[in-house]
Amino acid sequence: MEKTVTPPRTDRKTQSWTQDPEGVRRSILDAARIEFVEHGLSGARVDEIAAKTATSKRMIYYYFGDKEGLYRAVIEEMYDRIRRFERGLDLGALPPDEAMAKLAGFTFDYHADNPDFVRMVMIENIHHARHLATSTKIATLNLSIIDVIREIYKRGVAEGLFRPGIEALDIHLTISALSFYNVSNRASIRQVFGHDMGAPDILPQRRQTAIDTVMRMLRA
Amino acid sequence: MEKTVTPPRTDRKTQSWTQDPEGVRRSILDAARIEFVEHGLSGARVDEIAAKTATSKRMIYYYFGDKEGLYRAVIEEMYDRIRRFERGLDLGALPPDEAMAKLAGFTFDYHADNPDFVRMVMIENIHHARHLATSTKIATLNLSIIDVIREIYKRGVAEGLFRPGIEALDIHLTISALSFYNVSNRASIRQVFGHDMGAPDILPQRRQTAIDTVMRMLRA
DNA sequence: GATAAATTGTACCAGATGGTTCATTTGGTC
DNA sequence: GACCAAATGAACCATCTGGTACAATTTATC
Repeated sequence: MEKTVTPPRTDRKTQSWTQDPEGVRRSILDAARIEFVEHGLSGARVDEIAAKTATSKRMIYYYFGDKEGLYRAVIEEMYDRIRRFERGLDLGALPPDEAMAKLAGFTFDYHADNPDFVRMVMIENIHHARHLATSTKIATLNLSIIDVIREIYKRGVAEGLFRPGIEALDIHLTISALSFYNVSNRASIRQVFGHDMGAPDILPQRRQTAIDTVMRMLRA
Repeated sequence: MEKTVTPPRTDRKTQSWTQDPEGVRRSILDAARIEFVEHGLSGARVDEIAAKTATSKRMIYYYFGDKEGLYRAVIEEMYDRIRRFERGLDLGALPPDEAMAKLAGFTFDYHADNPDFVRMVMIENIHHARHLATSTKIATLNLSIIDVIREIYKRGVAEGLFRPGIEALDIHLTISALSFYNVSNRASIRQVFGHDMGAPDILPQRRQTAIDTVMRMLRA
């Protein structure tokens, strides 16, 4: 096994580049998201991510430490994003039933429009949410959506529109489940039942069903 | 690189064993299920499966060809199992509303009691159900549950209990979503909201909510 | 323009991993 | 009990893969 003893490197090209830390970070994160979303944590290949990147593998380790650090960064960014989305909802001015229907619709759409997010959550659940647990960024946040729901629900009960005795978390889980499942299980549903829930002629109907189901769950 | 030229093996132990093809298959499948369920397809290690097995890695390749073949076998067995479960349901004698509530309850329980199945379906969806697609065993079957639902629903509509105009698939997807989500996303739900949906003091409530939600979706 | 810290390039590697080679044993059949 | 296909054992290997060593270049600061 002919040992190449520290090669000469005489002809090292003196090449030039401009620094761009933020750009490099972005480029890596984008490539990583694509790769992780497609292949999962263990299925993703660092070399593959590096290849998709504008820079090199070296930079991945420089900025993110290791594969899991990169994965965590991708997860954190995605949770940041949906948190901003949830915060951006402004439903306080609407009557409770309209507010809730709108929230359900928005949530459904967010999932349908962001299958990457859904897949990432699936992958993270396969790993027992181990990386969510160790992420300091995510720990303290993300309960706001429950507060939003609780407030709307309370108003609805007060106005006699909603029946009392339902937990806000239960409402959220129902909305999420109905929004998540079509996307997360799209492939197996298509395989088993022959229907593509993401198809433009089917999605709207499923959307309406989801909203109706939530509203019927709540109505007095 | 010192080539070890076919070592002597003089002292090869003449050891004895009894043949047990079915037992070996079973042992491998069981070990594989545990490993795949925990780590996914790419995360699972063949050596690890072999170690959990009563036999050797050699046998895995002998019986299942390669890692994916083994994975496919595990998937097929799990789908077989739920299919048998669905076939075993006998709801024809019950009034439509009771039948549907019972179906929803059974489905919820099956998911809650078989997180392995849920995880496997998640994993398969991460892989775009590629292995379901290439499995000849699964292709032709598994529509029966839709027929069961359609029949119950029709009776319900005829008796004026259910509102008309709902697709059987939509009913199934709603039941599935509400049964699947708590299990599939249990880890992230606990992480984000601090509630363990699998805990014995929470599960029954969620179960009832799921059933109620389905019934309210259907009622005229 | 000297200096140090931040950033990037190139080549490389040790260990893990899926899969195989070759030989042997077992059990049914005639 | 000879024969053969099915079943099993033990060691081995080529390749992939996450991660690093080492050094160079750039940029901010003074």
